[in-house]
Amino acid sequence: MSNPLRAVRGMNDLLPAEAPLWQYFETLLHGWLKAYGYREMRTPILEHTALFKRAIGEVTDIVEKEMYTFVDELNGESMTLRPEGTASCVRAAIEHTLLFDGGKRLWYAGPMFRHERPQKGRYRQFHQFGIEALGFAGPDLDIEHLLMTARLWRLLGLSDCIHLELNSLGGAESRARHREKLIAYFQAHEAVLDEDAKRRLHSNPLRILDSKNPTMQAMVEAAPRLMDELDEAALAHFDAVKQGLDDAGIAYKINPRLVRGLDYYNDTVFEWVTDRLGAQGTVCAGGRYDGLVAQLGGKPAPACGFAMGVERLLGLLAEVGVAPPAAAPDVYLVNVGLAASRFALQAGETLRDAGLDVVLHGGGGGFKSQMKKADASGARYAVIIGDDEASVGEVSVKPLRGEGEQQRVALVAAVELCGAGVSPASTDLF
RNA sequence: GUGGCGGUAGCUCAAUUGGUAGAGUCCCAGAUUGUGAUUCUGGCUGUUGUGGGUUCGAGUCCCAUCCGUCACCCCA
Repeated sequence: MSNPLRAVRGMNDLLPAEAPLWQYFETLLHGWLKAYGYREMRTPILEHTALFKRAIGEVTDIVEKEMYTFVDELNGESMTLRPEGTASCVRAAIEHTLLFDGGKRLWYAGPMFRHERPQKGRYRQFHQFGIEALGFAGPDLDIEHLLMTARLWRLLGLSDCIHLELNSLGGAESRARHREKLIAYFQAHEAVLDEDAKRRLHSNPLRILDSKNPTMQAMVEAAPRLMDELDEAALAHFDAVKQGLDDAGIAYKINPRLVRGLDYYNDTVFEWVTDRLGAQGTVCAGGRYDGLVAQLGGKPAPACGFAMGVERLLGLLAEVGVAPPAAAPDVYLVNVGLAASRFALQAGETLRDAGLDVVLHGGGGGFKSQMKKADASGARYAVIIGDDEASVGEVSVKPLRGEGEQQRVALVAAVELCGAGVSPASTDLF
């Protein structure tokens, strides 16, 4: 690997061997979204830097040190490769006045970019899939999102290795009140604080609650709780969400220390977490962000949504042993000789007209080597054409899997022999 | 951004105290010159991640750098 022309660090090529798993996932996803009435939104990968600063928050790690930001030298504008999808989605909804006639259920998927140190389940270009329900106020959409994600885990066979953590952040006033109490509390226990905690004391005191440092555990446990600051409306909203989960029989754990990293959340926040992926165990996360639309210049509209890390989710699928079979053609077209090669091109088209998946052998070679390729391709049949067959418009059909003798027949008859009309196995992955 | 471990053939891995770089697999060809998992025979592939240094001599020791990996931080 001395070639200097390599992929950028933390950005991966998706090779043919892995593509079937992605395709399986995407196909399943589309059906699932349709079942809930969500519609796709595609936005540019590049946005004005100001969008993310405004939406995510100036003092977050993402904005401070993880964004791919550069100046477009042609016009001097500051551009940023999107680090997440919500900001763009909301921006587009406002820009195209999508909310003028009520709430909208939207979804998006695609690559996101964050300049972090690569690690399992964390890459500099990674893929997120997410949904945003814009313009819906009540707790019913929060619940819908939790029900639909729970269904997705069921569809994927992952229910046993993912669990739900839930919290409520309340409104801006209660968060501000809690923040003051928290800072005062931590200052009173400054002797116990580690370096990280001291650094975060004023920038992001909520994060201190998340510390994994064992020497701080007791002190953190006794810290003022956000839950105690929630006002009546926030409590009612939270109760309704919990009630919805109970009604649906979905288990959850209240995690008072669950804090989302982006500034725009309020009330409901949640994470679906697995312990099978090492340190990056959050597979799906989201919550409510009632202030964001107005914050980005739209007419105020409540909203909630979530995003999932596709690499993490697929990593989990691989971990539990889900592996779609590699796609195999119905027919491998062996052809030896000049006349045979010409006839084979036509024969391939005829077979495909009948709905068969056909791989044409290319690049010449003898019967033996071509038969080896036919076997390796996984095809059910080898359709063999030598100059003998080509001269009379016939082909030899040889079953490669299971029983059956090789038969030499007219091309039209080969269509039947190769099982056209029977639903081809290769169109459904499972 | 910080720290631990690692980098030898396309892939999985060997190589005593520094002494000429190997095996399996894969691929290619042949074993009745028109026929596939098997078996047998033969063959191909490497600037040992990169660049310096020590040495008569470095895959092996030292430094730097890149990449990977795990964790921290953070997050999907």
